[in-house]
Amino acid sequence: MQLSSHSTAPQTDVNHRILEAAQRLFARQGFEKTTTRQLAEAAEIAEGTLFRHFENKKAILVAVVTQGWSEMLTDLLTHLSEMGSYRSIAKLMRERMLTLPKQADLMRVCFMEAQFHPELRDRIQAEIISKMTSVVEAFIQTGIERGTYRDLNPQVVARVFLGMFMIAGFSQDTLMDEDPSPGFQREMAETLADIFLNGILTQPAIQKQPEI
Amino acid sequence: MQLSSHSTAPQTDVNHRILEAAQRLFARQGFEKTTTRQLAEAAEIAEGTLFRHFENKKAILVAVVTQGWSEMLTDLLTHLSEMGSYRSIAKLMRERMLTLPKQADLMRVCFMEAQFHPELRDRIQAEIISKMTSVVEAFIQTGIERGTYRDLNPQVVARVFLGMFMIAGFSQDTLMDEDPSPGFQREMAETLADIFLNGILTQPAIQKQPEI
Amino acid sequence: MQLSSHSTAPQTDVNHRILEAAQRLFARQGFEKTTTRQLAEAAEIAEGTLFRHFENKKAILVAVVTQGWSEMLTDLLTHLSEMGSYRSIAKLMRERMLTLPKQADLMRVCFMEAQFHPELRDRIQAEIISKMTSVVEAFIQTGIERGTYRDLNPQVVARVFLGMFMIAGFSQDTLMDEDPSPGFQREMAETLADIFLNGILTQPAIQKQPEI
Amino acid sequence: MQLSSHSTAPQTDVNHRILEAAQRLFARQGFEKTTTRQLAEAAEIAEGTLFRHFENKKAILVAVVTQGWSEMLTDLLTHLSEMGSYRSIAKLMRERMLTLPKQADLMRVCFMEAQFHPELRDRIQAEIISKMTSVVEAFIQTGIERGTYRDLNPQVVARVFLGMFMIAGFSQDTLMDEDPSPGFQREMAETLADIFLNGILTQPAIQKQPEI
DNA sequence: GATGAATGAGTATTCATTCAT
DNA sequence: CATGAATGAATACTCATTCAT
Repeated sequence: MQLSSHSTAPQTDVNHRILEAAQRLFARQGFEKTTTRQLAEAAEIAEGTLFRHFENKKAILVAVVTQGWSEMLTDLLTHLSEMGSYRSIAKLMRERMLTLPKQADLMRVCFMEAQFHPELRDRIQAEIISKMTSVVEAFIQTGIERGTYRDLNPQVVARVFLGMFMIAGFSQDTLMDEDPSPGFQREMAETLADIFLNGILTQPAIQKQPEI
Repeated sequence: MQLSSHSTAPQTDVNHRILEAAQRLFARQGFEKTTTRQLAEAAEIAEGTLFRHFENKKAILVAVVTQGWSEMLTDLLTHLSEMGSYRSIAKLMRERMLTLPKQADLMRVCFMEAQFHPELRDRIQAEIISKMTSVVEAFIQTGIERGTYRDLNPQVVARVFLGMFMIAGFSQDTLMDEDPSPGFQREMAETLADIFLNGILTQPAIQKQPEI
Repeated sequence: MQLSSHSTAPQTDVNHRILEAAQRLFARQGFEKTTTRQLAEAAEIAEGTLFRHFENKKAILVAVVTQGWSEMLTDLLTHLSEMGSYRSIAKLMRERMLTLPKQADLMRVCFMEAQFHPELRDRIQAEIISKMTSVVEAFIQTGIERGTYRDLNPQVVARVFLGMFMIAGFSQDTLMDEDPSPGFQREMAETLADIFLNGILTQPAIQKQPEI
Repeated sequence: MQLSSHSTAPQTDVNHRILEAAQRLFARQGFEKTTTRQLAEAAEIAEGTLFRHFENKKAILVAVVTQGWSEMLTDLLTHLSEMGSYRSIAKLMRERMLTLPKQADLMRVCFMEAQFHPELRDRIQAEIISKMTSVVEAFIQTGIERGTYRDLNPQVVARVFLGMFMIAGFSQDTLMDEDPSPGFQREMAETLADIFLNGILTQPAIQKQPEI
């Protein structure tokens, strides 16, 4: 590990620095308005070096986005598989939503640019969204079969579930009038989860946050 | 009408053609990637003419977005005020969501670009979002007071309500794996409305679409 | 006169207003940086009207400049012919230099733009400068013959004489460090005239301003 | 020299080529009418390269002008300090004026553009003109104290002195009717110097060019 | 492999000029 | 004749990409 780092680490390191810089800058200013010069400066490398690591600017975008989604996918799967009760899905949502701001940057990049870069969108949909939805779909399906969830189309519910995270993500900067205080942010996440859970349960848990 | 169009029509007409072209192009390719040359071609005018009608490229964006949102706001207020029962809010959502694709272009433009143009975001939030949320908020508040809706924070619920439209809007091109068939689209809208309604009602209407 | 003014006066009036505006604007901002829109606004006419009175923008420049020089030429000739003593040439210079600021705008336009518009320069030189120099030349020549002026080449002295006005004209905005107070301005004009006179007289009038 | 040029020369070289091209083109066509494309072509570089070396087109102007004036200032100071007799100032003028055509381009650029670019004018006045005038002023002052020069305001005389160079510079293309033969040019310089000297001396040296 | 100077196609914007009204 | 909306060529400047060192 330490020995091999001589040759591989710098490689990986530079790559990593580029992606980190890119995620930050793309989120802040959008893909088009971020220049390769800025990217290079932020990653503390020369402008030309960018093109030794990525074929072109768009390749950096693709890398940033797919990498980020992969993390989200893994994260979601891990937590979903660890979940005991089907009624605790609200808890999962609440937690994920509150850790979301870290990834909100990425989501924004993703939704923004996916619109305009077909190959990026296709890739995200093929590699990530479809996997996510099918995992969530299976989860919902089981809940329905057990009689915990109402008899809705699991495909659709899965998408609504994922959509909820979008709301949470975007609500910060677009849906809010200026002041997204942490308290309000938290309440938003909780209510969102609560409405969703009550919306799909056969025997609603009326009160907010009924389970830990 | 036809006679008086002599003097006023050209002005208005060109303005209108520019905005229409802009909405289409911005939605398709984003603001940055849309060139003024394309804009002019699409509006069938000379490039220079753009700048007789709008000071800037960005002024076109602002015009497109605020005009579009205004229409949405009016539309929402009209339908909300016409609504008889508080349980029919799902119906409103379904209908609005299905007529949404027409305005989906606009929404996309809006959410995309608002991120990067503070003055645009401020304007949207001040003129539109805050009005929308406060109207919806009042509506929810009344529902809660009448005991129809659960005792949730109306501010938050209003935002969730508006967020639902976002999901519907974006689900088409981002959340879907390729095939947003009209049938699926419709089911998405219905389920979204259904989950939301059941999520907030005190006495859930369990079955989907219980009222026309 | 009054009757005919119906048709001719407006013509002349508009023409005059254009030239006045042009002189002011060209002097202030230069020819290139003055737009036809500004010209039209300043003359209080429509932009298109400019081109009914002048074939193009440069024609306005040519008109401004030749008209202005003509006035200067006339002015110079009048005063030169009225001059009694050859020793009072300094008086002429002083007076002309002090009334110069009015025409400084024009001079600036002239010297600036003549550089870059050969046809303008040729015209000025043919119609104005050569006339001016030959008139002054004759005057100097006579002074020399009478023994009042030193035996210098009258051609050259004439040009030096005219050049002195340039110094006076430009000294205001270019040769001065910020503060061309009227007092200093006046002293400049007087000293300039004084040095010139003493420089060409056979029997110098040593003291400054020896004659009224 | 040849070896070390590897790393430093290109930088300096390109910069130098740009300034040289700029001086030539600005003088010939003026600042506004010179396009960056022309500038690049004349300097034999790509248009974009201009902007790696200068922030703006105007920055090129400023560089051209200040560099040129600095050379003139140095030149003047050198010769002034080397001067033995106060009566030989005419000699200095004659010499400087005849080597002037080389710098006439620059002077023209300078006087033209200083009119319209306040920051340029301020810079020239602060860094160059005021230094020049104060040096010349001191020289004149001494001449007056020694009784060689007449008792005139040294500040003003200094400006007249510098203005004389302007006449010489501009006389070539503006004050002359077409034919500035070298002979005439030389006579102009000599007469100018002669008139100035006789104009300020207490005991005039009547004949032209009385000292070497 | 890393660098960063050079590139030149591409951008938003301006403006003299035209021409239908 | 006057108007001013429309024009489109031309402009300064940007930036992803290349390549000699």
